[in-house]
Amino acid sequence: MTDDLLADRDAWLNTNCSIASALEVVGNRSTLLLLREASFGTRRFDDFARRVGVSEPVAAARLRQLVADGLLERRPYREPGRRTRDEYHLTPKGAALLPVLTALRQWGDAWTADPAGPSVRVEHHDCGAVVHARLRCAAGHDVTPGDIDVRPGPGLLRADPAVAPKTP
Amino acid sequence: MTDDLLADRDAWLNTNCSIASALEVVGNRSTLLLLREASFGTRRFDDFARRVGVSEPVAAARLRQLVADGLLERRPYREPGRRTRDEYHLTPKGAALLPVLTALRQWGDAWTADPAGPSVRVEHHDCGAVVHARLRCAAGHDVTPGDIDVRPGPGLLRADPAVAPKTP
DNA sequence: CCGCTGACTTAGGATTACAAAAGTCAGCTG
DNA sequence: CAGCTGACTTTTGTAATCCTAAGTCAGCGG
Repeated sequence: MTDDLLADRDAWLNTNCSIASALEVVGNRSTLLLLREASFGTRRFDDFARRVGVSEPVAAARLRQLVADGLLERRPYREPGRRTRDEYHLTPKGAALLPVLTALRQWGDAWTADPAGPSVRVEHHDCGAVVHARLRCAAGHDVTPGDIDVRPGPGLLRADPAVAPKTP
Repeated sequence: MTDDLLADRDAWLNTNCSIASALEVVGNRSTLLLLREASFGTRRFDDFARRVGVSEPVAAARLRQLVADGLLERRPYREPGRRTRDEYHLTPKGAALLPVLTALRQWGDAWTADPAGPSVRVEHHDCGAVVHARLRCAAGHDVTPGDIDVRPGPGLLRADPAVAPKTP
């Protein structure tokens, strides 16, 4: 898919990789599963722990980190006859991970074949059709994995500054 | 985004979640970074280790697991005057993760703000426009994170079999 | 057949992730 | 103001993950 473009790939420093920095935040199993639950509408501590299948200490630590990272926010709520508590809501930053979760689910459905079919169906609210993550270019074309070129971007740090892409 | 639909979310067993099973395969940092490199065209052992920034034992273990899981395959190659060796190529199953990597990169670009901008630009080969991961429904509509309904799917295992979705 | 090289493996140790079980704590109810 | 409850925290212990440093090993070139 990409060959000679990457001949000097070693000159690109990986310290500035967006995938790596995204994985700093969501790069472990329980974090992504907690976000799955949040996107499904789960909001309370013990629901998160039980539905994700994780112990309470882990749920507490991960939720705290997700709040610190700005993917979830705590909001007070009050059930009648109960004390005030906080629930966890997705922020825009957290909701923006939905394409990642969707792409993962789609891949799991397609390749980790469970003969019974997917256990969850995500629908477009307006029309009821199934939602997928798709690759598309800014010109509006559908893109397949083989149709891609990778090039240095503006934020690239190069081992050799002389050949860095123009930064006006 | 989804409320009453999920009132009985606890009746859904999570043992059959596609996201969880996808994360069994790619749910750690180094695996996804190795796949990033593979999608950028890296094929040789020490290039993987160096570019991902991971030690040799870890690279060996992860690459072996990726081959066992069918995301990479080994192919013999021979440089003139050198012995035959194997390189690692993406299989269709591995290449199918490109939407996941793209969605992650896009999120990292948008939210883990590096003021210099993204370090990599992924272009559509045919037209040069930037490639994004987008949510779209089967009817062709663009979908935003707020436009989504989650429903039980055909493969759902329920705590109460009486209310399981029809499985003909 | 000796040495070089790329691709690993082995050994040892640090760090992180996780579970189970028990304890804490705030504040509403009675 | 005692008890209950949801939401944690603490403790203890195990397993996974990762690092560095030092081997091993196959086979081609000399």
